[in-house]
Amino acid sequence: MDAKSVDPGLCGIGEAASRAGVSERALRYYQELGLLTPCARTPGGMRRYSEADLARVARIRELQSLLGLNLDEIAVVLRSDDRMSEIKAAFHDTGTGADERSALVSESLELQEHLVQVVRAKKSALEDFLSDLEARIARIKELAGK
Amino acid sequence: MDAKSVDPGLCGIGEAASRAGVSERALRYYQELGLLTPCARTPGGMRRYSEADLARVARIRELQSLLGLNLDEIAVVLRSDDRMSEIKAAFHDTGTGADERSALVSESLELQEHLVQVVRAKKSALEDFLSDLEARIARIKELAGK
DNA sequence: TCGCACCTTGACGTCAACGTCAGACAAGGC
DNA sequence: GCCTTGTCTGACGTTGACGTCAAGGTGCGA
Repeated sequence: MDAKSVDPGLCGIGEAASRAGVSERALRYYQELGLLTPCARTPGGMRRYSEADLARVARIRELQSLLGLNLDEIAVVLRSDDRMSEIKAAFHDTGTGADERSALVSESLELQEHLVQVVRAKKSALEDFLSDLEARIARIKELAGK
Repeated sequence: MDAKSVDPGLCGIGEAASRAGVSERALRYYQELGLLTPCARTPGGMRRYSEADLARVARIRELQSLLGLNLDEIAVVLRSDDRMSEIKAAFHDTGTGADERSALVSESLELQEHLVQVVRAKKSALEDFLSDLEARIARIKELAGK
Protein backbone atom coordinates (compact mmCIF):
# COMPACT_ATOMS: atom_id res chain seq x y z
CA MET A 1 0.00 0.00 0.00
CA ASP A 2 2.15 2.73 -1.21
CA ALA A 3 -0.85 4.62 -2.53
CA LYS A 4 -2.12 7.53 -0.56
CA SER A 5 -4.25 6.32 2.27
CA VAL A 6 -6.88 8.85 1.28
CA ASP A 7 -8.78 7.47 -1.70
CA PRO A 8 -8.98 9.81 -4.63
CA GLY A 9 -12.49 10.91 -5.46
CA LEU A 10 -13.37 11.20 -1.81
CA CYS A 11 -13.64 14.58 -0.18
CA GLY A 12 -14.07 16.09 3.25
CA ILE A 13 -17.25 17.59 4.58
CA GLY A 14 -16.31 21.12 3.58
CA GLU A 15 -15.87 20.42 -0.11
CA ALA A 16 -18.81 18.00 -0.07
CA ALA A 17 -21.05 20.68 1.36
CA SER A 18 -20.02 23.37 -1.09
CA ARG A 19 -20.25 21.00 -4.05
CA ALA A 20 -23.68 19.81 -3.00
CA GLY A 21 -24.84 23.33 -2.26
CA VAL A 22 -25.76 22.64 1.35
CA SER A 23 -24.20 23.42 4.71
CA GLU A 24 -21.89 21.15 6.64
CA ARG A 25 -24.47 21.17 9.38
CA ALA A 26 -27.07 19.85 6.96
CA LEU A 27 -24.82 16.93 6.01
CA ARG A 28 -24.26 16.04 9.65
CA TYR A 29 -27.97 16.40 10.29
CA TYR A 30 -28.85 14.08 7.39
CA GLN A 31 -26.48 11.56 8.90
CA GLU A 32 -28.09 11.96 12.30
CA LEU A 33 -31.42 11.04 10.72
CA GLY A 34 -29.89 8.10 8.90
CA LEU A 35 -30.38 9.64 5.49
CA LEU A 36 -26.76 9.74 4.43
CA THR A 37 -23.78 8.02 5.97
CA PRO A 38 -20.51 9.14 4.39
CA CYS A 39 -18.94 6.18 2.62
CA ALA A 40 -15.81 6.31 4.77
CA ARG A 41 -13.94 7.92 7.61
CA THR A 42 -10.27 8.64 7.97
CA PRO A 43 -8.47 6.74 10.75
CA GLY A 44 -8.74 9.95 12.72
CA GLY A 45 -12.52 9.98 12.39
CA MET A 46 -13.10 12.56 9.68
CA ARG A 47 -15.94 12.04 7.24
CA ARG A 48 -15.15 11.23 3.60
CA TYR A 49 -17.80 11.66 0.92
CA SER A 50 -17.91 9.92 -2.46
CA GLU A 51 -19.60 11.02 -5.67
CA ALA A 52 -22.42 8.63 -4.88
CA ASP A 53 -22.84 10.37 -1.54
CA LEU A 54 -23.10 13.71 -3.29
CA ALA A 55 -25.69 12.29 -5.68
CA ARG A 56 -27.63 11.15 -2.68
CA VAL A 57 -27.61 14.66 -1.27
CA ALA A 58 -28.93 15.91 -4.60
CA ARG A 59 -31.71 13.36 -4.40
CA ILE A 60 -32.58 14.50 -0.89
CA ARG A 61 -32.80 18.12 -1.98
CA GLU A 62 -34.90 17.18 -4.98
CA LEU A 63 -37.37 15.27 -2.86
CA GLN A 64 -37.47 18.22 -0.49
CA SER A 65 -37.94 21.08 -2.89
CA LEU A 66 -39.75 19.36 -5.74
CA LEU A 67 -42.13 17.14 -3.85
CA GLY A 68 -42.17 18.96 -0.54
CA LEU A 69 -41.42 15.79 1.40
CA ASN A 70 -40.01 16.13 4.89
CA LEU A 71 -36.86 14.32 5.93
CA ASP A 72 -38.72 11.44 7.55
CA GLU A 73 -40.65 10.77 4.36
CA ILE A 74 -37.45 11.05 2.37
CA ALA A 75 -35.88 8.48 4.66
CA VAL A 76 -38.55 6.00 3.66
CA VAL A 77 -37.93 6.57 -0.04
CA LEU A 78 -34.18 6.31 0.34
CA ARG A 79 -34.38 3.18 2.41
CA SER A 80 -36.47 1.60 -0.30
CA ASP A 81 -33.88 2.63 -2.87
CA ASP A 82 -31.20 1.04 -0.73
CA ARG A 83 -33.11 -2.20 -0.46
CA MET A 84 -33.37 -2.29 -4.21
CA SER A 85 -29.69 -1.88 -4.86
CA GLU A 86 -29.03 -4.41 -2.12
CA ILE A 87 -31.23 -6.85 -3.93
CA LYS A 88 -29.75 -6.06 -7.28
CA ALA A 89 -26.29 -6.62 -5.87
CA ALA A 90 -27.27 -9.95 -4.37
CA PHE A 91 -29.48 -10.96 -7.25
CA HIS A 92 -27.66 -14.18 -8.01
CA ASP A 93 -26.89 -14.81 -4.42
CA THR A 94 -28.58 -17.93 -3.22
CA GLY A 95 -28.31 -16.60 0.32
CA THR A 96 -31.47 -14.57 0.08
CA GLY A 97 -34.62 -16.57 -0.22
CA ALA A 98 -36.48 -16.11 -3.46
CA ASP A 99 -39.80 -15.38 -1.81
CA GLU A 100 -38.30 -12.94 0.64
CA ARG A 101 -36.58 -11.22 -2.24
CA SER A 102 -39.70 -10.95 -4.35
CA ALA A 103 -41.56 -9.59 -1.34
CA LEU A 104 -39.00 -6.81 -1.03
CA VAL A 105 -39.15 -6.13 -4.74
CA SER A 106 -42.91 -5.80 -4.83
CA GLU A 107 -42.87 -3.68 -1.70
CA SER A 108 -40.39 -1.37 -3.30
CA LEU A 109 -42.36 -1.36 -6.51
CA GLU A 110 -45.45 -0.32 -4.63
CA LEU A 111 -43.66 2.58 -3.00
CA GLN A 112 -42.20 3.79 -6.28
CA GLU A 113 -45.57 3.62 -7.98
CA HIS A 114 -47.14 5.50 -5.13
CA LEU A 115 -44.48 8.12 -5.62
CA VAL A 116 -45.36 8.28 -9.30
CA GLN A 117 -48.97 8.97 -8.37
CA VAL A 118 -47.88 11.80 -6.10
CA VAL A 119 -45.68 13.29 -8.78
CA ARG A 120 -48.37 12.99 -11.45
CA ALA A 121 -50.90 14.68 -9.18
CA LYS A 122 -48.46 17.45 -8.45
CA LYS A 123 -47.68 17.85 -12.11
CA SER A 124 -51.29 18.16 -13.16
CA ALA A 125 -52.00 20.58 -10.33
CA LEU A 126 -49.05 22.59 -11.54
CA GLU A 127 -50.41 22.57 -15.08
CA ASP A 128 -53.77 23.83 -13.89
CA PHE A 129 -52.04 26.52 -11.93
CA LEU A 130 -49.99 27.44 -14.95
CA SER A 131 -52.93 27.82 -17.31
CA ASP A 132 -54.71 29.88 -14.68
CA LEU A 133 -51.65 32.09 -14.43
CA GLU A 134 -51.48 32.50 -18.18
CA ALA A 135 -55.13 33.45 -18.30
CA ARG A 136 -54.42 36.08 -15.67
CA ILE A 137 -51.58 37.43 -17.70
CA ALA A 138 -53.74 37.58 -20.81
CA ARG A 139 -56.32 39.61 -18.92
CA ILE A 140 -53.69 41.93 -17.57
CA LYS A 141 -52.26 42.50 -21.02
CA GLU A 142 -55.72 43.18 -22.33
CA LEU A 143 -56.21 45.62 -19.52
CA ALA A 144 -52.92 47.25 -20.32
CA GLY A 145 -54.48 48.27 -23.60
CA LYS A 146 -53.28 46.91 -26.92
CA MET B 1 -83.58 45.98 6.96
CA ASP B 2 -85.78 43.18 7.99
CA ALA B 3 -83.30 40.65 6.73
CA LYS B 4 -81.14 38.89 9.23
CA SER B 5 -78.32 41.12 10.23
CA VAL B 6 -75.94 38.29 9.45
CA ASP B 7 -75.46 38.20 5.69
CA PRO B 8 -76.12 34.87 4.15
CA GLY B 9 -73.11 33.29 2.55
CA LEU B 10 -70.86 34.50 5.31
CA CYS B 11 -69.61 32.10 7.93
CA GLY B 12 -67.71 32.14 11.18
CA ILE B 13 -64.13 31.11 11.62
CA GLY B 14 -65.01 27.57 12.65
CA GLU B 15 -66.92 26.70 9.50
CA ALA B 16 -64.48 28.67 7.37
CA ALA B 17 -61.58 26.68 8.75
CA SER B 18 -63.18 23.30 8.25
CA ARG B 19 -64.39 24.18 4.76
CA ALA B 20 -60.96 25.46 3.77
CA GLY B 21 -59.23 22.51 5.36
CA VAL B 22 -57.07 24.57 7.68
CA SER B 23 -57.10 25.38 11.38
CA GLU B 24 -58.71 28.42 12.94
CA ARG B 25 -55.28 29.37 14.18
CA ALA B 26 -53.99 29.36 10.63
CA LEU B 27 -56.73 31.76 9.53
CA ARG B 28 -55.91 34.14 12.37
CA TYR B 29 -52.23 33.81 11.57
CA TYR B 30 -52.80 34.63 7.90
CA GLN B 31 -54.64 37.70 9.03
CA GLU B 32 -51.80 38.67 11.35
CA LEU B 33 -49.47 38.58 8.37
CA GLY B 34 -51.89 40.60 6.26
CA LEU B 35 -52.61 37.72 3.91
CA LEU B 36 -56.32 37.46 4.51
CA THR B 37 -58.63 39.89 6.24
CA PRO B 38 -62.13 38.46 6.69
CA CYS B 39 -64.57 40.51 4.64
CA ALA B 40 -66.58 41.51 7.71
CA ARG B 41 -66.99 41.36 11.45
CA THR B 42 -70.14 41.11 13.52
CA PRO B 43 -70.95 44.11 15.72
CA GLY B 44 -69.54 42.01 18.53
CA GLY B 45 -66.21 41.62 16.76
CA MET B 46 -66.42 38.12 15.37
CA ARG B 47 -64.86 37.36 12.01
CA ARG B 48 -67.11 36.62 9.03
CA TYR B 49 -65.69 34.91 5.97
CA SER B 50 -67.10 35.06 2.43
CA GLU B 51 -66.69 32.61 -0.41
CA ALA B 52 -64.06 34.89 -1.88
CA ASP B 53 -62.19 34.69 1.43
CA LEU B 54 -62.27 30.91 1.25
CA ALA B 55 -60.99 31.02 -2.31
CA ARG B 56 -58.15 33.17 -1.08
CA VAL B 57 -57.26 30.57 1.52
CA ALA B 58 -57.21 27.96 -1.22
CA ARG B 59 -54.86 30.15 -3.21
CA ILE B 60 -52.57 30.52 -0.22
CA ARG B 61 -52.40 26.76 0.29
CA GLU B 62 -51.77 26.23 -3.40
CA LEU B 63 -48.88 28.66 -3.42
CA GLN B 64 -47.54 26.97 -0.31
CA SER B 65 -47.76 23.33 -1.30
CA LEU B 66 -47.40 23.58 -5.06
CA LEU B 67 -44.71 26.18 -5.35
CA GLY B 68 -43.21 25.92 -1.90
CA LEU B 69 -43.46 29.65 -1.30
CA ASN B 70 -43.35 30.92 2.25
CA LEU B 71 -46.02 33.21 3.62
CA ASP B 72 -43.99 36.36 3.03
CA GLU B 73 -43.54 35.50 -0.61
CA ILE B 74 -47.21 34.64 -0.87
CA ALA B 75 -48.04 38.04 0.58
CA VAL B 76 -46.23 39.68 -2.32
CA VAL B 77 -48.18 37.67 -4.87
CA LEU B 78 -51.50 38.33 -3.19
CA ARG B 79 -50.83 42.01 -2.86
CA SER B 80 -50.14 42.17 -6.55
CA ASP B 81 -53.40 40.35 -7.22
CA ASP B 82 -55.18 42.88 -5.05
CA ARG B 83 -53.67 45.79 -6.89
CA MET B 84 -54.87 44.34 -10.14
CA SER B 85 -58.46 43.94 -9.07
CA GLU B 86 -58.29 47.40 -7.59
CA ILE B 87 -57.20 48.73 -10.93
CA LYS B 88 -59.77 46.72 -12.80
CA ALA B 89 -62.46 48.07 -10.52
CA ALA B 90 -61.33 51.63 -10.98
CA PHE B 91 -60.52 51.21 -14.63
CA HIS B 92 -62.81 53.92 -15.87
CA ASP B 93 -62.19 56.05 -12.86
CA THR B 94 -60.49 59.26 -13.79
CA GLY B 95 -59.23 59.50 -10.23
CA THR B 96 -56.23 57.31 -10.84
CA GLY B 97 -53.65 58.81 -13.10
CA ALA B 98 -53.11 56.93 -16.34
CA ASP B 99 -49.35 56.73 -15.95
CA GLU B 100 -49.54 55.58 -12.36
CA ARG B 101 -52.07 52.97 -13.39
CA SER B 102 -49.97 51.64 -16.23
CA ALA B 103 -46.98 51.50 -13.93
CA LEU B 104 -48.93 49.29 -11.54
CA VAL B 105 -50.14 47.14 -14.40
CA SER B 106 -46.70 46.54 -15.80
CA GLU B 107 -45.32 45.89 -12.33
CA SER B 108 -47.97 43.31 -11.76
CA LEU B 109 -47.39 41.84 -15.18
CA GLU B 110 -43.74 41.44 -14.41
CA LEU B 111 -44.47 39.60 -11.18
CA GLN B 112 -46.93 37.25 -12.83
CA GLU B 113 -44.52 36.46 -15.63
CA HIS B 114 -41.79 35.79 -13.13
CA LEU B 115 -44.17 33.41 -11.41
CA VAL B 116 -44.76 31.69 -14.73
CA GLN B 117 -41.02 31.16 -15.09
CA VAL B 118 -40.88 29.62 -11.63
CA VAL B 119 -43.79 27.32 -12.38
CA ARG B 120 -42.38 26.29 -15.74
CA ALA B 121 -39.03 25.47 -14.17
CA LYS B 122 -40.73 23.45 -11.48
CA LYS B 123 -42.84 21.65 -14.02
CA SER B 124 -39.90 20.61 -16.16
CA ALA B 125 -37.93 19.52 -13.11
CA LEU B 126 -40.92 17.46 -12.12
CA GLU B 127 -41.07 15.90 -15.57
CA ASP B 128 -37.41 14.93 -15.37
CA PHE B 129 -38.02 13.47 -11.98
CA LEU B 130 -41.00 11.57 -13.28
CA SER B 131 -39.20 9.98 -16.20
CA ASP B 132 -36.38 9.02 -13.87
CA LEU B 133 -38.89 7.40 -11.57
CA GLU B 134 -40.51 5.51 -14.43
CA ALA B 135 -37.13 4.26 -15.55
CA ARG B 136 -36.55 3.01 -12.03
CA ILE B 137 -39.86 1.22 -12.05
CA ALA B 138 -39.08 -0.39 -15.37
CA ARG B 139 -35.84 -1.71 -13.99
CA ILE B 140 -37.53 -3.04 -10.91
CA LYS B 141 -40.17 -4.79 -12.96
CA GLU B 142 -37.46 -6.28 -15.11
CA LEU B 143 -35.73 -7.45 -11.97
CA ALA B 144 -38.95 -8.90 -10.67
CA GLY B 145 -38.75 -11.27 -13.60
CA LYS B 146 -41.37 -11.15 -16.34
C1' DT C 1 7.80 19.50 14.70
C1' DC C 2 5.28 23.43 14.21
C1' DG C 3 1.50 25.85 12.48
C1' DC C 4 -2.80 26.35 10.60
C1' DA C 5 -6.83 25.10 8.20
C1' DC C 6 -10.16 21.60 8.48
C1' DC C 7 -12.77 18.65 11.17
C1' DT C 8 -14.97 16.39 15.45
C1' DT C 9 -18.86 16.03 18.94
C1' DG C 10 -22.03 18.16 21.98
C1' DA C 11 -25.16 21.67 23.16
C1' DC C 12 -27.90 25.55 22.80
C1' DG C 13 -30.18 29.13 19.48
C1' DT C 14 -33.32 30.38 15.65
C1' DC C 15 -37.09 30.89 12.49
C1' DA C 16 -41.41 29.87 10.22
C1' DA C 17 -45.88 28.18 10.74
C1' DC C 18 -48.59 27.20 13.38
C1' DG C 19 -50.60 24.48 18.26
C1' DT C 20 -52.46 25.17 22.66
C1' DC C 21 -54.29 27.22 26.65
C1' DA C 22 -56.46 30.81 29.63
C1' DG C 23 -59.83 34.11 30.62
C1' DA C 24 -63.30 36.74 28.81
C1' DC C 25 -66.92 38.17 25.44
C1' DA C 26 -70.73 37.16 21.63
C1' DA C 27 -74.81 34.71 19.56
C1' DG C 28 -78.87 32.63 19.70
C1' DG C 29 -82.36 29.12 21.38
C1' DC C 30 -85.34 28.33 25.41
C1' DG D 1 -82.32 36.00 31.93
C1' DC D 2 -79.78 31.82 31.30
C1' DC D 3 -77.06 28.35 29.14
C1' DT D 4 -74.38 26.47 25.70
C1' DT D 5 -71.54 26.86 22.00
C1' DG D 6 -68.65 29.66 19.28
C1' DT D 7 -65.25 33.14 19.16
C1' DC D 8 -62.07 36.80 20.90
C1' DT D 9 -57.24 38.38 22.18
C1' DG D 10 -52.92 37.60 24.17
C1' DA D 11 -49.23 34.70 25.31
C1' DC D 12 -46.43 30.86 25.60
C1' DG D 13 -45.25 26.01 23.52
C1' DT D 14 -43.87 22.93 19.58
C1' DT D 15 -41.76 20.99 15.55
C1' DG D 16 -38.69 20.59 11.64
C1' DA D 17 -34.51 21.84 9.65
C1' DC D 18 -31.07 23.49 10.40
C1' DG D 19 -27.46 27.81 12.48
C1' DT D 20 -24.00 28.81 15.71
C1' DC D 21 -21.00 28.61 19.07
C1' DA D 22 -17.18 26.14 22.30
C1' DA D 23 -13.50 23.08 23.22
C1' DG D 24 -10.79 20.15 21.43
C1' DG D 25 -8.67 16.51 17.70
C1' DT D 26 -6.68 15.76 12.59
C1' DG D 27 -3.92 16.37 8.28
C1' DC D 28 -0.34 17.97 6.16
C1' DG D 29 2.88 21.41 3.87
C1' DA D 30 6.96 24.18 5.33
